Amino acid sequence: MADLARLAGVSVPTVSRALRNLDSVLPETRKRIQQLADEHGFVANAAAQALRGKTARKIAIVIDFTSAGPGRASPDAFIFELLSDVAHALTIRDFEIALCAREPTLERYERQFADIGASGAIFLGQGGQHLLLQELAARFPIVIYGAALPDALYCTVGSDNFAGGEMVGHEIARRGRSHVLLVGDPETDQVRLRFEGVRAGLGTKAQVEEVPVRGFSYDEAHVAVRERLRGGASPDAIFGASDMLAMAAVRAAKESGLSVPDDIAVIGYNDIPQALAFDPPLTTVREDDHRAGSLLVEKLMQMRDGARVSSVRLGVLLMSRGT
Amino acid sequence: MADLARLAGVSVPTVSRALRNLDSVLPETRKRIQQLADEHGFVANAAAQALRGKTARKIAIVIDFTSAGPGRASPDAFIFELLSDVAHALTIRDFEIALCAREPTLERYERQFADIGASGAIFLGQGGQHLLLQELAARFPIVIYGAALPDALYCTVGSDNFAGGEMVGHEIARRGRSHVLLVGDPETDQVRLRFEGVRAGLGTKAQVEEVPVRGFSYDEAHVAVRERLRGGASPDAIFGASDMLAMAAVRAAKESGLSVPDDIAVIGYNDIPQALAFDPPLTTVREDDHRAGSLLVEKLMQMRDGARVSSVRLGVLLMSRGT
DNA sequence: AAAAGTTGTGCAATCGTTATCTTGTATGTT
DNA sequence: AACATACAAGATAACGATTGCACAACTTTT
Repeated sequence: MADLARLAGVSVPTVSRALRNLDSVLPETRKRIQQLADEHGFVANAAAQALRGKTARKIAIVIDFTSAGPGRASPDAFIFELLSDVAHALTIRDFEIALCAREPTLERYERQFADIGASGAIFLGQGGQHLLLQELAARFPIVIYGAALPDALYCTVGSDNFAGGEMVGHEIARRGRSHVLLVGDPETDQVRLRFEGVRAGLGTKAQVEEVPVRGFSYDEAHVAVRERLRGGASPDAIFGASDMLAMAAVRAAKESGLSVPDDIAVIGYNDIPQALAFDPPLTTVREDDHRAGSLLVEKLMQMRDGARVSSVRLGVLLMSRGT
Repeated sequence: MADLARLAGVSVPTVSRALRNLDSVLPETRKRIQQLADEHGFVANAAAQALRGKTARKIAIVIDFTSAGPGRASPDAFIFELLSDVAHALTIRDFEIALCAREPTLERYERQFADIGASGAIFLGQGGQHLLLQELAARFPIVIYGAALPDALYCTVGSDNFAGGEMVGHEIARRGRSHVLLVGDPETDQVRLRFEGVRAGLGTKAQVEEVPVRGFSYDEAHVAVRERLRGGASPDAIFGASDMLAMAAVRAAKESGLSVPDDIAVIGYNDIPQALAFDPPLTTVREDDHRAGSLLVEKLMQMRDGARVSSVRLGVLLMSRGT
């Protein structure tokens, strides 16, 4: 930048101001400097800018990769649908995207965001860090895709998990089924709400059993459901907290000689593209990920501008298909 | 870092040296400082390190989101598997990750990488930019997941697409089928190689038809294959250039009253998790995405260190399953 | 016992950019 | 003509870490 300043016959700060289009520089000088910068392919050093504390057009996206590693499961497929939508919404707004992993403490998050110079963060899933996020939200602009917890101080965007669960419960009841397996990680806030919804939708007569699975692991769900079916349980319906879990349940049911949906109904959640490709097409609860993605970004933008924003619960739709 | 120095009763430079494990610090002091840093969740400011040391620990990951938008298709599911692996490999090496969209020109890429201060880039797919990448590689450290093109000057990691295709060809021939539909985007380098492999594996007697589809769109493939089947073509095997395309083909075949695999065999590529969940389980070519992910990162690290690196073609495996 | 080597630590300068303060000049007011 | 006001641009001091060099405290050698 010093070279550029010499070339333009001005001081370094002036070049800095000119490149950032501040109106404290004579328009004609500004233009001259910008043109010079273009010619010489000059780009301001990002590290220095970050160090100096420039309010960057950069957003951190936090995904839980902790389960990742050799022989591990990737995050649930739906997260990637969402990532793709959020990334698109940020890109067209000319924001940089920093992909971050889940951190264990408040300090680590703060430090990391400061480090990379992000001016906001989008969490794709609470990852069971509700309390931590409560505190973080007070100090840094964040929006979270996930469950709308009643005491949340942070802004969430997500489907109405309880209502979605309720629809599933009604559907199962409507089909005259009454012995239900709930497959998923009960420690995940969204999943817990969905389960509660299903119970509420079913009413009190139904018999409900949970099949706990860590995270959204297809393999684990597959094994767990198979064991449960072999273990004498004879449910006539299964709810998978995500489509992948539901697919695992279908597989386990078929291996146990059950026919889907005649002997046993299976319903998933999210309506990922593969749900329709499944055979028979998976009955599932559709979430509008496109809308969720752009809303997450929109909310964060408002927050950056200092506005107070409220959480959004998006409507859901039961797609009754083949299972 | 100043706080830490005060806490440890040493100077700032000593803390810096201790955290980087330099042996110029008394091992016992070093340990004490590291422990203190851990307790307080201290992480050195990356921007400052980059500024002083000129070695930014930041890598750009380029994904083609251009097709993204309302009512659009996301990138192929396999790309996300890969992203997850690459992100994991970078995170454990303590690198920052910047997610970037595909750009149309060389200058735009250079500008963007300089802008965000990345010290290398990983492309998840060539995206048909072979020539552009040739030039870019000469000026900036990049590795590419994709096809190993014979004249490539850049470093690629990917499956042996031709060999994978050949296996598919052999399998189809082994099953006594001879009229094959090739579904996929022939302008994608990897897909082109797979198609060539299939033709080679089939031999000259077989009748082969291409069903061109832009990108990896499930819907487009579904419609295209259905139209083709209705249009009088009566193939007895279909190769989908990705698992999602194969699933679309299965759907189309069933809708046309064909039974899979008796009337028509369907084979995919990638072995995404959903392939096994599919019913019947999808016959497909397995790529080792975990290994590809860590190799991509490894190669880039070597390149950053100034080493010359060669491309890698990973072996593939035909998973003959239900289709 | 003095000189020479080792070793661990502190000091000060540095990376490139930007916020703040200051200076100088042109413009407008009385 | 004298003074206040606006405005553009320069000077300076951070931001948080790293690095060469100097220095002190010990060991070892002669």
